[in-house]
Amino acid sequence: MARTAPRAEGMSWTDPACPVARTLDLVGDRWSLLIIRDAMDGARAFTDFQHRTGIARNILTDRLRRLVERGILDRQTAPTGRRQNYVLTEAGRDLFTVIVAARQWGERHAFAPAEAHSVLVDEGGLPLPELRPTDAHGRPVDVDTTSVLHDR
Amino acid sequence: MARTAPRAEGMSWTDPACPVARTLDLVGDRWSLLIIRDAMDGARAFTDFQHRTGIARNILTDRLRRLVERGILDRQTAPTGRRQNYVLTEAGRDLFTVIVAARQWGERHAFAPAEAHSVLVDEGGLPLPELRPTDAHGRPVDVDTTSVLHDR
DNA sequence: CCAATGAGTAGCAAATTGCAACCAAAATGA
DNA sequence: TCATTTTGGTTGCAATTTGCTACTCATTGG
Repeated sequence: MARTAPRAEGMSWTDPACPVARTLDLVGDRWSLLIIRDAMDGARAFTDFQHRTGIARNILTDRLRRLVERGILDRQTAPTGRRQNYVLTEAGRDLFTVIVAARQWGERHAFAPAEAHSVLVDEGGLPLPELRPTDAHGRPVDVDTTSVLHDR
Repeated sequence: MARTAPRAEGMSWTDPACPVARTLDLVGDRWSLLIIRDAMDGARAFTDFQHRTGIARNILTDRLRRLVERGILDRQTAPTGRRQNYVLTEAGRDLFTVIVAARQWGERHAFAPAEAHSVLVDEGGLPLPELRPTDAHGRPVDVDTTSVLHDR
């Protein structure tokens, strides 16, 4: 499978050398990651996404089109007539880690101690342990034990 | 350190029970995560952020105020006069994992094979290994070996 | 003293979002 | 069979958000 830059014709990057900025240019708007979250949770049809997110339909049309254009969703017309299915591509499925990181941060910092929230569990029904960035030798790292090399 | 819900008065959640949605409500706009990225990379003053991101100054004023309000940045007036320093709170520093996940996805999917980009390295100068969600026993998981429990 | 810098505001234009109404093809159901 | 609902949109318009340019006003630095 040949890898191409997913940038659509005419699009320009906010900060071309930064992978964080490119990711945000691709999926960093208010709705895209919620659409992707729902796709990971089984949504396929236009109306699935509409009902789960509550997004306006013209905006949903536009976001689905853009996510297809950018290689994150694949649009499949069901053999029987007119129903469209939007399914995650490999790149889309790979956003799993980003969604998990966002979910875990939200659990830690966006809920009061007693508030209920949905939980992501493995096949045994147990919650996933927390993601933890490590260095090349497996030791935990954080903001002040890492740095960004701005050249190559 | 008492934990409070960071929601400012009058704000309402897109999807109150979903930690992903709450995280996006707090930092999911076009600029906030780039501001946080720059804070992690040493930016402190208003103009640091303005030059690194290229954001409009009135929007930057607004985003910094919101991030302070939401407990992600702390605003410190330097003892000497007018200079303000914006530094990450503990919750802000904890977004490191989210930024790393976004960065690594971008590296994998938003660059053509030959394109150069900045790199995040540990104290030894080696690139961080890829984050990998696992189940409760340390086995790798992905979209189809996990599920979201929508109750509690 | 005078210029430059830091941290904003204010006013307005352009772009993006959201709402409500409309539409046509296909599936459903009485 | 034939009306109704569902699906996947489009269109027009209003409200909101963004970005640009020009202004402040208080320090610093020389």
